[in-house]
Amino acid sequence: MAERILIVEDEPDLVSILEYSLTKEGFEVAFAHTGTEGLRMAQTSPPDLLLLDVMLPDISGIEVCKQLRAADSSKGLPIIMMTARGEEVDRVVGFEVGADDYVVKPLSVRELILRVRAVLRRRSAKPVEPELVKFGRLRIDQAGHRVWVDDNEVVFTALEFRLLTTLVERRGRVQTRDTLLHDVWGVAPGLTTRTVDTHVRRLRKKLGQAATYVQTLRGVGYRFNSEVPEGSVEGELA
Amino acid sequence: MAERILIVEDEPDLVSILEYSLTKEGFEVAFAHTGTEGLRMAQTSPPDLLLLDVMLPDISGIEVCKQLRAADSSKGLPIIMMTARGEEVDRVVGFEVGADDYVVKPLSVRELILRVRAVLRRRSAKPVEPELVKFGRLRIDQAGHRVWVDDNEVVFTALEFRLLTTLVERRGRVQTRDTLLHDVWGVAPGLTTRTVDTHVRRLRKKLGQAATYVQTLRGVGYRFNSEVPEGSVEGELA
DNA sequence: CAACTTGCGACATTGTTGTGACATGGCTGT
DNA sequence: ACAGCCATGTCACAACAATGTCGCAAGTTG
Repeated sequence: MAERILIVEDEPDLVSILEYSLTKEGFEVAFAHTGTEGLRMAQTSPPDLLLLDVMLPDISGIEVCKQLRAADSSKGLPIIMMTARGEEVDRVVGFEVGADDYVVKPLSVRELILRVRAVLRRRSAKPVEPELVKFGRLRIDQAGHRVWVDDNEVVFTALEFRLLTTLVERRGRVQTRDTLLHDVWGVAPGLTTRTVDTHVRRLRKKLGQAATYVQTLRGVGYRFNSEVPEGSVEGELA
Repeated sequence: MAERILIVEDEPDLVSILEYSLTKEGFEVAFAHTGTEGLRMAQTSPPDLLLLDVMLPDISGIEVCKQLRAADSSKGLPIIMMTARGEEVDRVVGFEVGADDYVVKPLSVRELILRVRAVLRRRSAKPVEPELVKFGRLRIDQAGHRVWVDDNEVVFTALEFRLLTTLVERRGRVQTRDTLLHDVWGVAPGLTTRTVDTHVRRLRKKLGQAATYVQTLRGVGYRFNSEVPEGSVEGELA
């Protein structure tokens, strides 16, 4: 499965160069043209890697990076920053900002790709899973295997928990029944049972108020949607 | 005041690179070339941080790390492991081995320094596990190998005590049977015996009233939960 | 040798999970 | 607009798997 890269860059020329190069290398790319948009996309549909320009029309890439590092759910996201000058590099990759790597503009595509690969490789070996994930009224403790909805603990069975975390990890992306059957149940796809539906139902039932996060896409599959418009706003970012 | 780093590495080239780089960054460095030597030096003259190669001529870095973690005096020592492959990383930074971080060889000096700084910063803020732990009606004296429930001393066998402290140290986090088998019994996981269950049972029996702290998570493992509500039973949903 | 510890098999018990039957509701082509 | 179809929701239950429980025998210690 192709790795997903989110590019946050406002300069159209550079955007098309990046799109072309990275797509050619087999990556799947998405774009944001402002810092705010990038921030939102990175949270709601986390990519495998974020390519982030420092200079953006609204909030700076540095700020974007800091905010992502501050939130539990995006703490482990691999980030490569693009900067025009070599000066700020220390800050950027240092702990103040916390990018994984950087490239200097004007950039060499070949080098960029090498660095992308390197960062992905490094990260893939590392437990990326944050211990604690929060979404609005939902709170998940991976290590402790616990879930809260509006601060009330809800007990899930092992399977339910796996299904939930799988959906949450891939939030914003639709998961087909086959995908879920494979990744959660570990069985070959192609079955036509009510297994997935039944368990989604159990999830929803236990989730109570938070059930709206789990959406059905008729004819496609299920999706965990963290930007439910339900009046209340995301508690994540200030 | 310069922070002291002990480097355990047998490859001379790498040693000189590390010496050069870390010294330049203002650290004070010491070296050991074998696992045994490193172990001894770490115990007799504890550095602020240990940089430990996995592959060593005598005992493996993993073993060194485990032994340091097992001893009370070196339990809190910050350790960064250097490994040639990304594979073992999970074990290395996981509870089994317990390194604070790792770097993959061939290593980027820049990255290494960042990680060293990060680990040092993280550790400096963190107090070490106290010898005496108390939870509600439970009191454990690590050093004295004694346990009290409601002020009545309960005698545990060596194995039981080890199981209990392992669970307590990792309180709040689920421990799978395999994890426990490995960390408490030191055997390879994958067995299907009633060993763990039996001993959990013995624990619970001896714990009496405090048995509620040890929770079973069906399909996952066991968890020591320190936030059990006293009188009331686990009230799932109000 | 006696007391104790420990691992494991056998069986009991309990919670979890898959499944088929049926209900419901949205989509499509006419 | 309508009928029919197909995807999904819902439910109850039996099979199954995980865990609790117990006792015994082998190993250990002093």
